[in-house]
Amino acid sequence: MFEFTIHNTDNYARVGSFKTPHGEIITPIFAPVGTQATVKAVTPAQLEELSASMVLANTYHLYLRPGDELVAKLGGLHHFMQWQKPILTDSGGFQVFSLTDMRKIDEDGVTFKSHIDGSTHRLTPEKSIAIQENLGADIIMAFDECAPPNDLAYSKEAMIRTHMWAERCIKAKKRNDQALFGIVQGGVFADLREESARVISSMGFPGHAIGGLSVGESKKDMYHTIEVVNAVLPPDKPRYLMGVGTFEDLIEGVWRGIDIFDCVLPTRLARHNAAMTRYGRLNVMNASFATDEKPLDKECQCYTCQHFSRAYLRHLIVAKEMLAATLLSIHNIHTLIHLTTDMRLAIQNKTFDSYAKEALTIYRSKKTQ
RNA sequence: GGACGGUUACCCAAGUGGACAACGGGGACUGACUGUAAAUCAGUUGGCAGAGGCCUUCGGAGGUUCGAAUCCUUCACCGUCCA
Repeated sequence: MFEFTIHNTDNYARVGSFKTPHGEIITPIFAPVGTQATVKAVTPAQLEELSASMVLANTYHLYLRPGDELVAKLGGLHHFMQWQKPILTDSGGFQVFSLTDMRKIDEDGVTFKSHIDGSTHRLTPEKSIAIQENLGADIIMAFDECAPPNDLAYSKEAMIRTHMWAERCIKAKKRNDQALFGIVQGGVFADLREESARVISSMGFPGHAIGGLSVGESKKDMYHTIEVVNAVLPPDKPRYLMGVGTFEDLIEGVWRGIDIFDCVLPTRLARHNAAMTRYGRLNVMNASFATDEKPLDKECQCYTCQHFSRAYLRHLIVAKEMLAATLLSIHNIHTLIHLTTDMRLAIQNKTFDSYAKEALTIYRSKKTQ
């Protein structure tokens, strides 16, 4: 269990597999995010049809509502949300960043004011692990502190706390049917990132994550940070780039040796009326699509593109019909998952370099059909 | 035939002498979104320069005034009531 096997490599890019109690995941993988035990606007059946092989859920949100103990009583997260493939839960560390106005950090943990009703809640490494054990995901994450990326002093503090908390997470962990991943922090600062990668990878985690990226830093800083961290992280464990996301970032990430991605982007953009495609983003609400009979992407094999025109999708959006969010989510998730399968093929064929260059050129040209 | 009330930008609707190119809402248009407080948020919506600026607008015409969407006259249309 939780063995990572590398099947192919092409420079830094790799194809691997990781065994979990709910099946094997093949990497590179993109995992859609279902914070509240649902990938918004998409049914589990639709996710299956999209060949999604793992989804995320969130510790903080499910602890507040409906409560992790209730989920445990109801048979665990897989049964509760009717998803029988692997699940990864985030630890609540991201909420330290995203709910910054409603929490106080100390050395021991974080005190949150609930965004739902204002009540006070305490999250510590031990508590985060206990919640994640109640939820019962296949992969659980160390409780970390995701910090703003460009503040050196703060990044260092947050990194040190993250390391202390990582140790405590390991000690707190009781179940052995869940893989606990450690998280590297350190902002955009190469020396911090190197140190963090060294410390975290010395703790014996079965997988490692890079946190604190795609939170406002430049692309250049993000890509460079990935290189710095991956140079230190052991190659025989899966590498998870948390919260990434865009078509090009997936390519850039795999190129640098990333195996696992997750992101809210495909589902959020869908609800915000945008389509992610090989050739850039389409704001489907644009007036120019009103009479456009073409699919979002003529080469796309997803359900949405196989059946519906841009004009119809735009109509659904303008009429505020909720099917718009579903059809666009299906397309966007398909785009990213299909990209990962393409990248796997290219790695197996040892053509990843040229594949990546061509895909990025098409993407950055933003030439729609 | 008479008495009131009304006519404001794409729509609804505020504004009753100067701070009005005109509140607000809808609609329309455009952009943003990366481990989800996000079916959200931001900008534009008379024309032209596109910062201060200039020009044309508040049913039509005429008038009062230094100055009018706002006051007066008249015409047109809509509504309610009385014959």
